[in-house]
Amino acid sequence: MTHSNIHHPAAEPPAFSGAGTPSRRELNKAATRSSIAAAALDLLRSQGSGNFTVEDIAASAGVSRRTFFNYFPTLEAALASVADGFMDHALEQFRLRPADESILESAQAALMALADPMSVAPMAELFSLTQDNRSLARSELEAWDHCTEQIIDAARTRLGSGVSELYLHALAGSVISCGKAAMNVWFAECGPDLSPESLATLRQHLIDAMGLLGAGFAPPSGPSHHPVPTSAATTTDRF
Amino acid sequence: MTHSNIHHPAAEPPAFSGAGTPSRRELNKAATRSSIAAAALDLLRSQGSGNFTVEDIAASAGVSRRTFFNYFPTLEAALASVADGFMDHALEQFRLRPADESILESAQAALMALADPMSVAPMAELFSLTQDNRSLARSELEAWDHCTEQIIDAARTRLGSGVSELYLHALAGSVISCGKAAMNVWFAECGPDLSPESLATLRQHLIDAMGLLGAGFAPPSGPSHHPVPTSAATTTDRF
DNA sequence: TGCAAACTTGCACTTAGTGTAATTACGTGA
DNA sequence: TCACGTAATTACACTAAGTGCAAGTTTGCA
Repeated sequence: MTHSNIHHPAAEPPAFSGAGTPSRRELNKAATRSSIAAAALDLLRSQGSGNFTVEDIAASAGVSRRTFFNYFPTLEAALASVADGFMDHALEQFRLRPADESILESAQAALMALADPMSVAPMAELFSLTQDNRSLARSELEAWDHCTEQIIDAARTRLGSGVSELYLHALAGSVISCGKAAMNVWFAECGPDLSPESLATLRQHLIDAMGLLGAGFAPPSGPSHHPVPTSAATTTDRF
Repeated sequence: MTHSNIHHPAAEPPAFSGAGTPSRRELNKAATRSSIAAAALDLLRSQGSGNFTVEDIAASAGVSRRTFFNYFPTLEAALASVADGFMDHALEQFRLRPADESILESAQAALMALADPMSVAPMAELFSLTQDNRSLARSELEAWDHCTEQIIDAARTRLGSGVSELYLHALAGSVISCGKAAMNVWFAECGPDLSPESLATLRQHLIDAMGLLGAGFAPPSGPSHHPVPTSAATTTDRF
């Protein structure tokens, strides 16, 4: 998500945070930012959601309360930055796909790249830690929504401006919904388990969900629960 | 959404708020509740989002600040109750559909029922008033999400517990996404305009979105902008 | 080295949200 | 219609979120 409304610190000069010149100042800011986020995540782990304050985070990150708010608009935002990283990564993958590929295929490929331990781990943890907290869940929804918008933009660019906005919005929204569905179902089944088998399940769910979408959710003839353990056959054909 | 965690007022005795005995007390509560919501909406209209406080709402509704919080957990929730009403209505329509109809068809029919002035008006207004406000937008996302969950439940009931959870989640999520897409695009095109033509556009968008979904978003061969004004032909076939 | 801009901090202030206990209004049974 | 119990409203006090402002400190650059 990369919250663009940092107050004092986010100066205008470097404006584009592209890979130009990561000046000393920018490095410091990035370090501070991630140390705050890390502190927040630590506290979430150790205290449980809702049992610590912004002041705690700031103290634990070695900055003042005020500085915390210079970097993140809310406590949730600090935690959401984890999810943001996850989704930014996915978006990046998406944009890297060849332009002549179908959106659905690109999306599947992009989501696929996320089903490796390094990427999902923080997200999965956030998921589990977040479950019982209302406003954290909200932030997560926001992250998905932001992601949808990015996909709309990317798809519009790719398909040219001739496509209807409705098509773009509906498609992007559905794709994201399916990604979300896959993750939710996966998490419900496997919890925070990151074993290879668990990740294989996640991957399979992502594939299946995109398959369903590409097939217009035809008949509920789908696998009657987990696909029979002989997985990996139920899928990719079509679209 | 029908927030179920009202603090003091929501007593246990009547428990099920079904159409049993709307006792005097319950009527009073309902009245208070909606007068608070109305006051909130009025202030949103007159002051613009972010320019009034809970205290203002309470004063304007003739209750104490504390009573406000007895009815709604946050300021946003008071406004969201409008969206909740809208969506509850949609859900109700959905559940009324014959059980042997496809989910997509039911969803379309249910959404259809909302494209009449009485139902959309408040929602459309909320939409326009809400546009620039971060936390109100969040509440709206939450409302959609809640709606998704309801659809999952309804669909699970309808399709029997044999269907995979992934199917249910992906389908429900996509349906809602398409509904959301239709409303967003409609609003972007027509603003808070509630004229018959505008509503016809909304209806058409809902139909089109569901059509796209049922067709697996086949090729971007869709209408290249508003469907040519000879609308109402681009659609419903398929699924 | 020295200066300007960027970053951090402390402080003061408004508002959100919650617990609690006192007060008032309502519904019921006699 | 009166009194009694319960549900709803309110006042009050308190914690924590979030923001503006005016210092201070650090960093980049000449």
